[in-house]
Amino acid sequence: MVAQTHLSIAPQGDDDSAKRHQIMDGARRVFMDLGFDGASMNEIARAAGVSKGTLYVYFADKNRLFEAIVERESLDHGKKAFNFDPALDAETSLRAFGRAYLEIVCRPDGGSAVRTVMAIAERMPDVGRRFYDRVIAHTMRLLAAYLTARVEAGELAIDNCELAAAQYMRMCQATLFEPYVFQAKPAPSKEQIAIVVDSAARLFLAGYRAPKS
Amino acid sequence: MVAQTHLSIAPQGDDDSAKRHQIMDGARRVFMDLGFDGASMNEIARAAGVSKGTLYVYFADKNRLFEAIVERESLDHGKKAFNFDPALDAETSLRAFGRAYLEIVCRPDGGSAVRTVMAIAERMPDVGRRFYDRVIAHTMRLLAAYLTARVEAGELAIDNCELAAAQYMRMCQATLFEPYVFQAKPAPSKEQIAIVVDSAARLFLAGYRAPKS
Amino acid sequence: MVAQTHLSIAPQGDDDSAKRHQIMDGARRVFMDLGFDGASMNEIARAAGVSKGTLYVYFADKNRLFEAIVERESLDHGKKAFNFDPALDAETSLRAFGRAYLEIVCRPDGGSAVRTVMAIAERMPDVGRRFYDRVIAHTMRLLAAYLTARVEAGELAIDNCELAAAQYMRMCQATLFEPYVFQAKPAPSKEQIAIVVDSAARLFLAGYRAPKS
Amino acid sequence: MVAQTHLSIAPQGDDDSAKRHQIMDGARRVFMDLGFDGASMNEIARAAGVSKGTLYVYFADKNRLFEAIVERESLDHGKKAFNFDPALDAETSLRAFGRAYLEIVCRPDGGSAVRTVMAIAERMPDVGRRFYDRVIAHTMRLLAAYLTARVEAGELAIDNCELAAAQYMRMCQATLFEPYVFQAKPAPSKEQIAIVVDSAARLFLAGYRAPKS
DNA sequence: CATGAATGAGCATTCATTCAT
DNA sequence: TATGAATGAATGCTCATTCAT
Repeated sequence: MVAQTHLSIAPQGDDDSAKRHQIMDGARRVFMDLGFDGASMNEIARAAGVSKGTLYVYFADKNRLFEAIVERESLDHGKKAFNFDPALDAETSLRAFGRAYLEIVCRPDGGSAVRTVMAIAERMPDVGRRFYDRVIAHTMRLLAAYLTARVEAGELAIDNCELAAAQYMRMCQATLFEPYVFQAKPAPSKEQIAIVVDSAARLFLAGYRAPKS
Repeated sequence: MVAQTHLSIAPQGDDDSAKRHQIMDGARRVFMDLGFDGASMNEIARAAGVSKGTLYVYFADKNRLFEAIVERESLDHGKKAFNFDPALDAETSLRAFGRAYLEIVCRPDGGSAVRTVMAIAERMPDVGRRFYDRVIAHTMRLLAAYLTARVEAGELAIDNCELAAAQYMRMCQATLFEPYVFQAKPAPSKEQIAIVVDSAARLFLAGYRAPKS
Repeated sequence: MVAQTHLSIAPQGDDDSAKRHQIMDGARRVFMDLGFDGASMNEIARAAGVSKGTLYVYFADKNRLFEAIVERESLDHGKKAFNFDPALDAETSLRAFGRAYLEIVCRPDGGSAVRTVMAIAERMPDVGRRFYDRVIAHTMRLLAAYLTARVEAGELAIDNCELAAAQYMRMCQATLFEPYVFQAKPAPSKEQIAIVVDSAARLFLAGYRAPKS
Repeated sequence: MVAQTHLSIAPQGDDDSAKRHQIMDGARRVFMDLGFDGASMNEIARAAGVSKGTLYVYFADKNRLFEAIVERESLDHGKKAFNFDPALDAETSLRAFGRAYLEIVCRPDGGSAVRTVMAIAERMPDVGRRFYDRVIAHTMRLLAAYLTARVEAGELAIDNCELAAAQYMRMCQATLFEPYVFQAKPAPSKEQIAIVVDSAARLFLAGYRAPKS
């Protein structure tokens, strides 16, 4: 029923097993919708279209399944290439980055991942830490690297590019992310995002643009 | 702090019953440490130093107990008066506010509340919404009001004070809150807070200070 | 232990205490409506208008309270004097008895008592046995005594008056009591009772009337 | 009665699963002995020789398990074919029916079913009503049909055969069923049953036998 | 004597996990 | 390997009973 693109029958331990992917896809939905505790292995099995027993063939227990999903999620996010075209000026690049970033973070499942991982961080600190590092800090480092390049190019004047990157990323979320994640408002529209990101870029550059020499 | 107008020993239904407080104090710890689902009523009873049955004398069920705690937490936060001394200049005031704000948000239990409520927001949207409104949006409105006053005083030039308030609050948390809440780093020291807040204030004013006339 | 025959304010152990009656009245309602297990001491206390603690001043535990109620109920039933006027003929007397009997047994609470006691009979055999003896067998003996008198008077010809009494009582309930007690039909009207009782009396006398000498 | 078209070993949802039967058999005992409220799922699991969890694989909850048992009990009773041989005279048939009927109703578990269902009838009216209809009324209709045939054959003279059937059935239980169900006397012996049934048949026919033409 | 807050054993129910097939 | 029936510990919650006031 499921297309089996490679020849081997995907035994346990093979991280690329189609079954393994299938399970993770189903489990992801359930975990993100219901949270770690709210998700039952029964529900996950149903969502994944496999039997409960099969879950335990591929994953030692619920924790490990969850960790694997967060891990994959993290890596997927990490692969997300933000396009910092050096040919464009900083303002244009920052706006493009801000829009792309916000759309990820506020897309129907983006908030859920943050919420779900944050919720479990106290009980599973490793999971929290790695998610932070691979998703949030990773993006921050990407932006920081771009800023550093712009500083070196003489376009920007920033002493702490990591901090500046974090400041920009956080400003982009102002008035949008928190109400969304606390269920006080629905996910923001593209227009709302544009307004907030533009304002963030303006404020950012007002402080960090290199003075005309 | 709460006026206690009658002398009687707080029977059931009295929101100021000492037992009720005792339960909420114990339950708060357990909920914040373990999350809503991770906290068992047994554990809560033990932490509160009462029997399981007593829990149900004061709270109809686990949800209601949780809601009561978040409610109280929200109100406590809401009462937090940030001191915007009009005699001081904006930079000093913003720095003082930023420090006070960060210390609340990153104090050992501050992050837990945010985390715990955020985690349950999907299943208990009312709880999430009210927490957002009473804690986060409330503080934002306080700061926005201050900014508006400074704009009217000609010290600042801001077209959207609510957005600016959110931008400032979010910048103050840059590099501090997220690693803390995801358990990637411990709660920041006063020194770390000072550095980040000062940078935020500088960037904020670089963009929003009224041009010298 | 000390005989407390007169004026005092009804301390514990005095079976005629007003409080005791008050409790029994409230408890009766709850027990009969909800059954032994369905009735909670809380509900009983509320229905009786006393505190839960007071219940235990007058009754050692729930079982004893229930037993006391069934006991009183039994005695009340037992006191019910069916009027066997010797001046009337057997048919008239039997019809009058049948109507009176059915109205007791099918009155809104009559069935409940039977049901409630029957339900608990396996777990509290003494209660069941005494209820049977004081209510059902007692009435049967009353009727049997009447029949014996009529036999001796030459009006009836019955060899086993106890059995005959039981036969008559049971026939009077035919098509009425069982649907009522199983909730298949509402309590019967006086008209329905009349029809069934008259039929029972006719059948009874067809078999047991003494042949004209 | 139910067509069993497949051979498989009765998975969940199959009403004829062996496990399902095993559970119902164990649960029946516990319910009948202890009543609905007195029976705990723990006890039922032990009596059925399965784990508590397994109970919930086959039955959604305690109510449904109970209902299933009463339903099965009802159908079993309903299947009981009383043999009304048209070749025999009415007296013989009535005696045979009476004996068979009494032995069902007073067999060690017969009274328990009546008692248990009656006890819950107030809280589960559907269960009570269906039990009445399928067990008591069903038998009554069977007997009534027989009586009608005898009336048409000119052997009996009865104007209301349903009532007559109920009268006969109830008379057969006189002095036997009530003491038994109230735990005042043990289940009657065959001899005791014979005496009471014969008396009932005599009385019944004295009133309802068609006059010799 | 009367109270009602407090208790904790007991309940029905769920669910992560195992294992015979 | 894949299954899903079976498990039993753990959960939220109730309630008969106690006892300090």
